[in-house]
Amino acid sequence: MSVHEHSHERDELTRNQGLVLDTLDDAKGPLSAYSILDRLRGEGFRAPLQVYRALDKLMEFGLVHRLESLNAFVACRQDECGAHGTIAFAICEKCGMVAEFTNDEVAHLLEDWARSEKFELAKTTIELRGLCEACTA
Amino acid sequence: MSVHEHSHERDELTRNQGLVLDTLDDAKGPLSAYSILDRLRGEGFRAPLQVYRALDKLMEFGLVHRLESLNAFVACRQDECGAHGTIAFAICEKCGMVAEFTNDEVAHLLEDWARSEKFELAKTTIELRGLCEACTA
DNA sequence: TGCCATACGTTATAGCATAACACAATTGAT
DNA sequence: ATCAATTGTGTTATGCTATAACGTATGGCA
Repeated sequence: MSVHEHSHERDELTRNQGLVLDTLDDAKGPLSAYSILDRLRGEGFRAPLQVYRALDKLMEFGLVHRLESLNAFVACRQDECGAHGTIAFAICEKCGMVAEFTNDEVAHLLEDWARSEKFELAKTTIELRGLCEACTA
Repeated sequence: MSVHEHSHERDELTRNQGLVLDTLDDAKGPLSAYSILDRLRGEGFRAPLQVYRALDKLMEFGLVHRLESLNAFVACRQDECGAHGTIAFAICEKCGMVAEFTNDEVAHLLEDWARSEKFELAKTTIELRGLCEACTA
């Protein structure tokens, strides 16, 4: 039983979207679009656009996130995917682990800044790079 | 008189580093490495690595920042460049304007999270995407 | 049934970044 | 002054990331 049964039901996804989401769900860490492509060649994928188009939709649904500092993608690991405006990531530069977390206080502070500057906020990216607990030892 | 007279003196930079920094200083907004390259062909630049190597050093000195969500670079506009651990950016998706700001409270909250998770924080990326005041009108 | 919106498949191309190698300039200790 | 180590440079080649532009297929719905 996957994490993604709730917000968008599995069967609302197209075949390509489902395959891409499964691939990300199965992966231990983030994947680049091209490595998703390679893992799906057996399913008939042949071109990057098949992956990118599915990813665009999955991100729109809030089921997948893009890690900007990595040019890679992860399946959302949170309950209530897509319910959160702002999600932060901690990325281990040694083992590739990605932790996903929310912090409403941070989100509000940034929203306050935006409001004070009359900046119409569409999306917030927060990415922490460093070493996870296991890798510092 | 440039913003960059203080932390690293201009003459501590190599010719290539100085040219790249000047280009970014003169630019209104962020530039990709390749557009920096094109602007410096007249100065003898011929290959991307000449730009990337200079950028790496300038980022190390804190004189230039990389915008992860744009794959582009900006000259630091703050006083005391490089003195700040965490800088946030607001990027207008219409006009390309970039505002650079710091918020110690946000930085501390993220540091607190890292500490509580025993995550050894090396670098924090915060990027706000949206529309600037001028472009919402 | 016919229309419209969305998804799909394919080819080609554009844009971003680094590997690997050779050479030059600088520093700095002996 | 010399040698060695480090840092910066120039160059070629290559790899990774992303999208444009075209046409076809599919599904919902008036």
